[in-house]
Amino acid sequence: MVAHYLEAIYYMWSEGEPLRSARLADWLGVSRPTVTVALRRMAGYGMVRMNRRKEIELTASGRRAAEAIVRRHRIMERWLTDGLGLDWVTADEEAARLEHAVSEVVERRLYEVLGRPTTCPHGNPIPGHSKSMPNEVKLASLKAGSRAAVSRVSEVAEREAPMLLAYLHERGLTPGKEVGVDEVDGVARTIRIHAGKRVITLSHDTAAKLWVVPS
Amino acid sequence: MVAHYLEAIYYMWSEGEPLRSARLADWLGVSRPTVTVALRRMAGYGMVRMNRRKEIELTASGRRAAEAIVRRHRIMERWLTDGLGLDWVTADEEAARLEHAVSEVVERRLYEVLGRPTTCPHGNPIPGHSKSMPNEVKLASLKAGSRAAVSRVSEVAEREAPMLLAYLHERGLTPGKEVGVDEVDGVARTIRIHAGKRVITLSHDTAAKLWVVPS
DNA sequence: AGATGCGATTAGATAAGTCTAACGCTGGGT
DNA sequence: ACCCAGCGTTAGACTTATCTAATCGCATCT
Repeated sequence: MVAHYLEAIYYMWSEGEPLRSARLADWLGVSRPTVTVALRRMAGYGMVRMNRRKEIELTASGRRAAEAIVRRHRIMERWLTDGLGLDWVTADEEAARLEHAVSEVVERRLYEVLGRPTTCPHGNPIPGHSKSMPNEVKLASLKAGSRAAVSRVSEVAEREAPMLLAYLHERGLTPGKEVGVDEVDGVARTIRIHAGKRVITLSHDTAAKLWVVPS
Repeated sequence: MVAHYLEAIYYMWSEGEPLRSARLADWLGVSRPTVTVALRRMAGYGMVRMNRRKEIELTASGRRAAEAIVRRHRIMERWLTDGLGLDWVTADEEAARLEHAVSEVVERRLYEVLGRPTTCPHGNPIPGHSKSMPNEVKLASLKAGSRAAVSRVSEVAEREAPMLLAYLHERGLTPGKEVGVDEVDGVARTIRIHAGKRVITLSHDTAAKLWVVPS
């Protein structure tokens, strides 16, 4: 369905990756021909466009539609965690279904009732209500000895490694948490950090999903 | 989709009407052949069965599935009205979409957070949590001079005449309200009642959608 | 330059869910 | 006893969304 494609495109675009149809197929778990026909349909609706390098671009209307879906996803996540007390992983799964059933009316009322949150539980900005911090960098890019505050857990993590969300939550690596980098191992491709008294070793890949603001 | 059919069958069955495929087609707004093939599929899944009179019956598993949907619909309606402050009509429309995106986990948590409500905003019982009052009758069946308390507005009203929900809500004909029957006009097929100081004349059809408990 | 390989597309099939047009059964009223 | 209206089904078609298998195109590595 169009909404799923738009959402995936938005997430991948947010990560700054080059947007090729094969990546989109992987993300959505469908075959490449399926993506080809879907994109053709969506191009007909004027929601996406493809440049000569076959990269996918959202049109203005496509971006607006994608933002509405992501906004609803993140608002629902807030409700599911703050209002109903669900954990991060469950909240994300549930929001993925609910986001397509939420109208503008409900979205707006819920947003108000929740007290106008600016981010989802993992710190990702709610489109139209806030933007990501301009000075945030990937935890993976920090050098040993530096300190930073966790700002958000990339949406990519939720798709590629749902376990990671639970893992980070359990270890207290939530938005706002102060961390310090103890050691960066370029050979094993790991990074050792501490958060409070806890010492945690993450792979480079994992650390690339965590955005932080250096302090 | 199967869920829509199950839900419609459940509502029609709740009204005690004979359940023929043509009625279901009207209710869902699809053609009769469409219903034929859908029922065949659903029979294959073991959710419905048809007796020799071609009447539709839910199997045990079909009824369980239908109740889950209706339960979610009514719990969502409660949230949308009580939690978000939406009006009856909007809440019903929104719940019709949301009910299909709500999982058992969210349903249960929300039910608790709402304080275990027993009915939807119009008084219809939430399957699995309450049953309709055994002594309730249609307002249309009352005689002049009798008194009763509104117990619920039939779900049928929401499909056949969404306006009616707003109409009744505006006039204060909400569950719990005490009414008295002033006059029954068998020729014009109307019934005149009063609720507090308000005098309201309803058609026989409309009064058949309002269930009351005589007092 | 040629080979390799990845990405994208074409071709053809399947399944769900819908439609219209036409046909067939059956019960109830005359 | 008959006949018709309403109900249900058959037949055939369309759309969306998916698949596999095969082919095309292009950049890069050797």
